[in-house]
Amino acid sequence: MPVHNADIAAVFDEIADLLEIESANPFRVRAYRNAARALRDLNQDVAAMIAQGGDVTELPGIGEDLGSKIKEIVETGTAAMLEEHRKKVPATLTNLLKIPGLGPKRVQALYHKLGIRTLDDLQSAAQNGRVRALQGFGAKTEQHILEQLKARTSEAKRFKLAIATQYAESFIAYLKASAGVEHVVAAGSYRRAKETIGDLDLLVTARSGSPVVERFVSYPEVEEVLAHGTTKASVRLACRLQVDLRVVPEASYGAALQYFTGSKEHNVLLRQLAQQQGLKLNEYGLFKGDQSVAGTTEESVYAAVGLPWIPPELRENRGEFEAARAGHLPKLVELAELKGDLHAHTKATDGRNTIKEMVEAARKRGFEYLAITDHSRRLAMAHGLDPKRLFEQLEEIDRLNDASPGLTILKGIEVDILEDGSLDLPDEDLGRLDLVVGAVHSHFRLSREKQTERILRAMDRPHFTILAHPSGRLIDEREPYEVDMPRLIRHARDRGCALEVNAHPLRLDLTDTDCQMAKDEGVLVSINSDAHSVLDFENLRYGVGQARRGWLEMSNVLNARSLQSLRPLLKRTM
DNA sequence: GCCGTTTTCGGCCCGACTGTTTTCAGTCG
Repeated sequence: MPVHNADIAAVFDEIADLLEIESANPFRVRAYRNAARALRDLNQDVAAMIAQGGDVTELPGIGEDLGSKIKEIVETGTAAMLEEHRKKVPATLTNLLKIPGLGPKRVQALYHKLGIRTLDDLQSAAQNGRVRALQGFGAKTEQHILEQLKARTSEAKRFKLAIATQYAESFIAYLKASAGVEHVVAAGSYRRAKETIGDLDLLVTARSGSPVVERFVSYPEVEEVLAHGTTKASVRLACRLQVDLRVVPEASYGAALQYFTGSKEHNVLLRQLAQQQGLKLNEYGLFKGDQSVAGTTEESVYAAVGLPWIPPELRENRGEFEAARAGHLPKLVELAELKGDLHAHTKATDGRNTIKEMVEAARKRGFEYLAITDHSRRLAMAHGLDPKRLFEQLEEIDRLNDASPGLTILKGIEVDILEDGSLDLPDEDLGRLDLVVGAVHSHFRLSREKQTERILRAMDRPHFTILAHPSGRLIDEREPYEVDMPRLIRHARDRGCALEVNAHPLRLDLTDTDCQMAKDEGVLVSINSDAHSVLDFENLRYGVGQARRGWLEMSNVLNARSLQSLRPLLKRTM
């Protein structure tokens, strides 16, 4: 059975959990957690790397010891060390760590003093009032544990960015209307444009914290107040989204914004940098002794440690510090730089609007071009186009192009990639189009090898232009299909194809690290709405967010090209 | 357990809130 990076990361995370419960050296624990994260972020299959004689200790945070453990896990699927620790401490205890409010120390006490091993054990002990009797616990803690256990069954999921945006924007508007506040801004993963967010971090600057906090906890949508101090509070909204508030003085705005934007990994490194220069960085500013040396703006904070300002989407400790130091930070692509959209549907298949209506909406956005790419016949459910209906559509596009100067309608199709890697329409029909967007809509569960081969074969077709939603995932609803993404990316490079970042908030594939790899390989990325109605062009902002997280610049984005420079890229000669 | 332009040993980010405490540990972000 192949061992993927995520499998190795899971072993390291479990070791870290068990070590924590055993009160091991916290820095040793961190080493395992850092390694787990590094592996999850890595765009290269470690098992393959080892098979080719690569040296895993060259990866950041992987030394001799962890390197040999990686090899062991690749070969055996587990690590002897994990099995040993599972004997020392019941493995089920790691589930207790997932209860908010329970950390290693408390889990340890629950286990040693009360013999609690599982969530069920914990529930009955709490119900019987045995938890409150423990040193360091009390009635409130016990009650809290019971509530958390109950909440677990209803499961607090992460929020997709587009959903969180709706709640965030109205909450921010509400806070902005309070007296005495200056800045109100959403920081955290929201500002970094992550595809999903666990909670919403709001930062407010004001002279006095208390009135803001009071107004915050009184927001009509608040269902539960989780914490409530003078400068900081947390609430859970009726929609189950947790919102954290911090209030700082205006003079600390930049330092606080930097701090609460994260990521945690980015901030750890930034503070180390500050420390190396004899400075101390916290959410109130950058200090030399008691003297504040920066903090009113984010730029001032970065500048004081000798760095240019780093865009929030890059703050993941995935190379942004090295790039900043070398003066190589990318100039990230912006929404306004998109010149058109290369994936949109109409009433002819499963869209809700006519070509004319779609074109009008695109024109209003200032687009230079719009590709109409309805489904092909295989997708019967969506009334996919057969050659006859496709040709009728092409004639209509010719008429509309003649009649409406200013925006060029490109002739395209979203053609199904069939199970054997052939396309749902013959090459000669596809050859009449300006571009061919290929996508998988069936047989999601092929083996990794077969799925990859299938898509590679499709890319080999002479008119194939863009691979749409390359992983097929629906966030939280459908796992990506098993596919060797690095291989797809290299093949796209060799064949001159582009890959899509599908801007639909549920899709957003390519992922950020996939984008980065495409860029490194010189593969162009198309940020497409996959619009099924005139409203869906709004989603492009999320696609751009994902592309920015993937370090993409204007030059890496196919549809940031003018029509004139786009045309030759759509037609392949191979 | 990792790492090194000050280090091969001795560091490894920092502050707020809660609940339990009589001065602070644990957890969280």
